Amino acid sequence: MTIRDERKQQTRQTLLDAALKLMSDGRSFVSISLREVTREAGVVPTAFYRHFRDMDELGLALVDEVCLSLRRLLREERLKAHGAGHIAIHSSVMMFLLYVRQEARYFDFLARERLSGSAKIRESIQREINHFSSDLTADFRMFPDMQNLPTEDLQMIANLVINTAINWCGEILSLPAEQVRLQYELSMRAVKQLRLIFVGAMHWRSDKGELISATTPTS
Amino acid sequence: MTIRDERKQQTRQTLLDAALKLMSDGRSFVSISLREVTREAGVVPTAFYRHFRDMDELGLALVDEVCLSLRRLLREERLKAHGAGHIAIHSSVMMFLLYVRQEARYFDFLARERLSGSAKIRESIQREINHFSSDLTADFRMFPDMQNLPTEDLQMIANLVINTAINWCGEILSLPAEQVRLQYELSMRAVKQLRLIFVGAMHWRSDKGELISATTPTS
DNA sequence: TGTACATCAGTGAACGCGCGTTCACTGATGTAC
DNA sequence: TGTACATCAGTGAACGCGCGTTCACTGATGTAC
Repeated sequence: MTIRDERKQQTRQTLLDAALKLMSDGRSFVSISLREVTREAGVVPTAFYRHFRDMDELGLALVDEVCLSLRRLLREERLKAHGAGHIAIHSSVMMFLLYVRQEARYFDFLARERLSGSAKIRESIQREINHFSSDLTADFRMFPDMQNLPTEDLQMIANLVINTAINWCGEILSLPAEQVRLQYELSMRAVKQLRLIFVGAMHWRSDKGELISATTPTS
Repeated sequence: MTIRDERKQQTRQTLLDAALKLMSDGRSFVSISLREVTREAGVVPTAFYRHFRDMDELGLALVDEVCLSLRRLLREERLKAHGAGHIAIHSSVMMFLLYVRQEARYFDFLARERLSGSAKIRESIQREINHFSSDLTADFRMFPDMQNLPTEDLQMIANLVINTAINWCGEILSLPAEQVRLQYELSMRAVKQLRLIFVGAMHWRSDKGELISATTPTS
């Protein structure tokens, strides 16, 4: 790695950070121009092309960067859970939401571009989410209450958990930073939601009845 | 209502439809220009200003239009459920997802702009979602198994159900129209997810334990 | 009912602006001897 | 180690383009008498 290579990597990182910064007050990636990014990064517009073919390529690089750090975090948590032999729902959810707020720019980007980015970016994010989903499905095999369920059901539950977590991200990031009270309430609600899903999973049988009756209690 | 007013309303609707059409192949609202909309609608750019102050105002009008039709659908379903005294989960979910695919442009818009639109549009959509959430919370009071839960928990469950439904929308709309098999599988998974949530709700107690043990069954 | 004027939805030309991209360039860093 | 050339990250001028918005306009529809 020569000095020149190092400096090039620095500039590249500056461009990525500049794009995230421009998005941090609610703008979507597609609304940000190449010239804005270079202006924010302090280089001339044409320097952009030394690093990325176009804005789409920068977007994909952002997905990679953001997901890399997220994968690292989740792997650590998973190892912790395997070691302890259980999932501490409360602390896991709190840790996750704290991390989300700490890396708000990253999650803002993911949550926003997951549905509204270019086709390539959407696919790239969806691929990462599917990966997380597979990992979680595998983790479920640890739980005696769940390990006898068909894989299809485990996947269904993993999908529910991950989508729910993504929704927390969207909601907590839309709260103003100073509204600590609201953030706390949302966190408490998130803990309850995950607990409720696990309660459902513990009592889940594939042949569950169809109706939620309003007149005859089923419990 | 004069002839002139009628024609004006027609043009206004043409503009709204043009915007939705331009978004129907995955583009986000913010990436669509005023001139594109008028071009698609077959009027001159300056005619736009007879109907909307700017694109943001058109976006808010789209939210209103889309949510109005959705509210109508959900009200009918709610009356049906009240009449029958129960929620038929399977048919409710299938009906909902069929409607989502039928009105794909509308839901594409909502799902995409919910997180990535301008601040005003995001707030407007969130307000509608909160409204749906309140309605659902009220509906839960019908169920004997749930009516003794604190309001806070009912809200937590309603939030979970609605966010989950929103995720179905995002996922089913990202499937190609000809992939009927995948759409069916997603629908089946959706039915299971809603059932699982209700199973969790039936067994829900506010003082649920903390750990999902990997070694000691809790059921 | 017929006429004379008012309204106003839509037109068409024009503007200044930021955009993405091209090109030839500069000068610090890297490399071969 | 010192020198002479090669590389290439970043520069700066220039381009054509679509954009949002302004303005004065036209002519069909509405209204008052």
